[in-house]
Amino acid sequence: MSNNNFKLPADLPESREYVDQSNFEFSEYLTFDDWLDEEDPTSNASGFTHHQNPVHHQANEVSEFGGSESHVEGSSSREGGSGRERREVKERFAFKTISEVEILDDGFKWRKYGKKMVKNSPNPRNYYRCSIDGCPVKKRVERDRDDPRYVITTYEGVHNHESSS
DNA sequence: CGCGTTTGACCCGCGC
DNA sequence: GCGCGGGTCAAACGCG
Repeated sequence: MSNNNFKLPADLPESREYVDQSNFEFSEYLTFDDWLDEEDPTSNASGFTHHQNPVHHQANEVSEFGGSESHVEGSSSREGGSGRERREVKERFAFKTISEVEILDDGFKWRKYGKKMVKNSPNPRNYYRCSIDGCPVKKRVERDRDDPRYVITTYEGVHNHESSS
């Protein structure tokens, strides 16, 4: 790992310049809503028209939505089994980039906590989490089914600590 | 020795 | 009510 020369900033989307000057051929940001339309109900067969929306356009504008709803979770104690903590998503940000590796080092330490295969796609989805204690930040990396050379990185939450790098 | 990674199983939410 | 999908956690192993 870490054999990549990519250097992404903490959570500032404006840092796209970093990516741009990197080995990437092209980089762009897109919101969840944009590529969310490709979601299929149940039956994906029947000629899926996924991605009818050309995300290749210059979607440089970053829109961090989500709303800061810091809902207090009343996790009194560790109930064994039922009653898992229900946490609301604070911020979600995803951007697509062309890169050989999907592990882009943004200056933070990420620990892989799961891998899942995406249906309708031979590409697996990797789930990463911040190794820093108290960091609720999660990262999801997935390859574009349309263009395997494209890597979609989705960041969820905000860092609780200062970027170490 | 520490921790990051890996794979499988389990759980939850929702759809039908 | 059950099934499907997606997501998460856990244990073990390997590597640094």
